[in-house]
Amino acid sequence: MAIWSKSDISEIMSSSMDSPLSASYSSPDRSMASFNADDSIDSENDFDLSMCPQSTPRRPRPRSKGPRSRAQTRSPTQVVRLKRVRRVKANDRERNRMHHLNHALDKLRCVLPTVPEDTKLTKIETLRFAHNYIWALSQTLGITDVGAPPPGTDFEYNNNGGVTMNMGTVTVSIGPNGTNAITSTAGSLAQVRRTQMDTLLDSWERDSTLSSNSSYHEGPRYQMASPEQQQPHQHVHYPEPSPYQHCMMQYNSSSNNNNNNSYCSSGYASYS
DNA sequence: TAGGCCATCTGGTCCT
DNA sequence: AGGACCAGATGGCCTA
Repeated sequence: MAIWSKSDISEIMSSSMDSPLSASYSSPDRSMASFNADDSIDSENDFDLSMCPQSTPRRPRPRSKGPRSRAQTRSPTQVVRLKRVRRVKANDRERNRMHHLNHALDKLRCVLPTVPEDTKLTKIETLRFAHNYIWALSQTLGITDVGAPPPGTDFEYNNNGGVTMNMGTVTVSIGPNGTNAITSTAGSLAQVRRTQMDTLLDSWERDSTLSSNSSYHEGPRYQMASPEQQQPHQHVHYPEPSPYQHCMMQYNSSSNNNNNNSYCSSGYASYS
């Protein structure tokens, strides 16, 4: 399985934002300011959410009226104290709930083909990329009718049964035997993402040292084109072990060594 | 310094 | 009553 850099993934996602794959969150009556940025994307996205199973909206429930006997027997001080205790407990539960959600997101990151260290997909990137990745894999396997390719995507089956998608400046090839690759018109991409690429190069240098005798190593694993060197495509192939294996090794190791829910990706503190 | 991302707190709603 | 879920608000951190 290939290791895809965050910049490649960002490119893929940005070039497929208006695809049916980038199913965006939508709620019937929401007015969330924090999602405005995504709303602009959604407005360009005609993906039909009715195609997806959704939970039925909660309907208002008639409130029972009348005094509650126990509350009446408490003094105002006791009520305030009780409310405070409940709030603290609720905060604790909410914190825990979000930790579990983040833990699940981290496990999802683990199975996505990206660099496990130094780069970390954001939450929204993780969800969007997972969606697109599943779509691509499904196409590769031909196990399900996942609909048309993303608009603007040049999609075709390879001779070997894999799938190649041209999305913007990035071509994603997913082979049936695990030989994935990203081909990028790396000039603009590399320039925009130079900082991240430099970081990745450092990590690859370390990996090369550690796995220099790997049979999967096929020459230079990364080439970044200068503007004057820019070629139509810069091929990027990555060796095994896959990030999934790498991540799961970390995950299993931490799970065995500790009796807590350690995150398998770096960046945030673990919790118990 | 602005903007993005995140964790956390909070109050409301629904469910058991 | 209490827990789960949700979304808004807020402040911290990081990066361009």
